[in-house]
Amino acid sequence: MKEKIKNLTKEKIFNYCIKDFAKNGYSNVGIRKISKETGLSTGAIYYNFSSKEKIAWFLYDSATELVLNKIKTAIKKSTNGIEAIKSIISVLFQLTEENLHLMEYVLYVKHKDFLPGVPPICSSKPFEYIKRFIKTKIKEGVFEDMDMVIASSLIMGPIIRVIQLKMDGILKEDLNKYTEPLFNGIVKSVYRNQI
Amino acid sequence: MKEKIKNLTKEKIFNYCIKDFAKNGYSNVGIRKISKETGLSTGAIYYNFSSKEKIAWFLYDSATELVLNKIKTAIKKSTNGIEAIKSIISVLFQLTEENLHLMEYVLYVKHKDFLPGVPPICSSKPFEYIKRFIKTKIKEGVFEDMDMVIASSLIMGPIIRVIQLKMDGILKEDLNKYTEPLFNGIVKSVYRNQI
DNA sequence: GTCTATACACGGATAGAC
DNA sequence: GTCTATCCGTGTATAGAC
Repeated sequence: MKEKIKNLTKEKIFNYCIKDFAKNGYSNVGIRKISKETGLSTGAIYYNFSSKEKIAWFLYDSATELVLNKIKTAIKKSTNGIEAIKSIISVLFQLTEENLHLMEYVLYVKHKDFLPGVPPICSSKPFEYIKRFIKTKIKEGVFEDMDMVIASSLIMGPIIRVIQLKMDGILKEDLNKYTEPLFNGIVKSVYRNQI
Repeated sequence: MKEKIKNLTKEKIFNYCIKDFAKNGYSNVGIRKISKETGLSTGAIYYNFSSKEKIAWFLYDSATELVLNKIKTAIKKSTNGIEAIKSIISVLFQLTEENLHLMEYVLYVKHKDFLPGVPPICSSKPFEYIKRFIKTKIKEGVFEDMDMVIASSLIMGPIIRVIQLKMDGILKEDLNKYTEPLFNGIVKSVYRNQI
C-alpha cells in the first residue's frame, strides 16, 4: 500500500491519520493537529485532499484493499477449505501484530459516523470475499450445511473478538500464539467431518 | 431502568440521546440538537447534567447495568452450564429486538472516544460477569479446559457478531430465529462431552 | 426548574503570497 | 506545492430573567 503512495506529503498524512483516527476518533483529530504533528501546513494538506473526509475515505480504501489482498493470497495458497480457515486467522493476526493501527482503522472505527454512505465493515470487500469463500465450502460439503449468517458468525466472530481484545489492550501477548487453539475451536463448530 | 429515572426531563434526555448517540455518533449530536428534538431548553439540559459528557456517562452506566441484570437472571435461572449459554444468547438477542438503541449504545459505540477512562466494553460489568461464569464452568469440567481468551471468544464472538449484523442492517429477520442454530455451533466448539 | 440570549473557543475550509 | 493569515459556522457552556 505504502508503495502505491507516490506522494510524500500524502504518505505523511496517511501514516499520521490512520494512527490518530484509530486512537482518538475522527472528530477528535483536527486539521490543525494533523498539520502540527506531520509538520505540514493546512495549505499543504488541503492541496492534497479536498476535505478532511477525503482523508478518511483514502484511509478506508487503502486499508480495506490491503486486507483484501492479504486474505486473497492466504486463501489461494491453501490446499483445502479447512486449512484456509487457519490461513485467514493467521493472516489477520499477523496483520494486527504488524500494523495495529491499520487493523484498528478497519475493524474498530465507526466509519459511518463520518463517511456518509460507507458500507458496514462486514460488507466491505475483504469480508465479502470471505463470505463467498465460506458459501463455496458449504456447497462443496466441507463445512456443515448451515445458514450463512450462522456460519460466518461462528467463523469470523471469534477471530474478530480476539483481535479486539488485543486492540482494547486486554491481550498483551502475541496473537500468533492463539492461532492454533482458536482454529481448533472454530473448526469443531463448523467442520462436517468430526474426528 | 426507566423506572429508576424519577425525573421526567432526565428521562426525555436519556431516551433521545441513547438513540441519537448510537445512530449518529456522540460528536455529531450537539446540545442544540438535543434541545430541539426533546423540546427542552439548553438551560434545562444543563440543569440536569453538568456537561454533555455526563449525559454519555449516565447512558453508559444505566445501559450496562440493565444488561448486567438481564444476564444475571438468565444465568441464575439456568439449571446447568450448557443451558446457561443458550439463555445468554437468548437474552441478548431478545434485548436487541426490544431495545436496539440500547444495545447499539453498549456494543457498537466507541465510548473511549468521548468518555475518558472508560473501560473497554469487554471489561464492563456484564461482560466481566459472563467471563467469571465461563471460568467457573471450565473449572467444573463442563467446558473443555482451554485458555480463557479462547473460550470467551468462541462463546461471545459469534453472539456479538450476529447482533452487529442486525445493527448494521444486514440482518432483517428476528434474531430469536438464530438462537438455536448459533447455540448448537457454539456448544460444539467448547462443550466437553461431544455427542 | 426551565427559559432565552449570549460568550467564547475551536472546528473545517479558503485566499493569496511565495 | 507549500506557506500564513483569516473567515465563518458550530460546538459547549453560562448568565440572568421568570
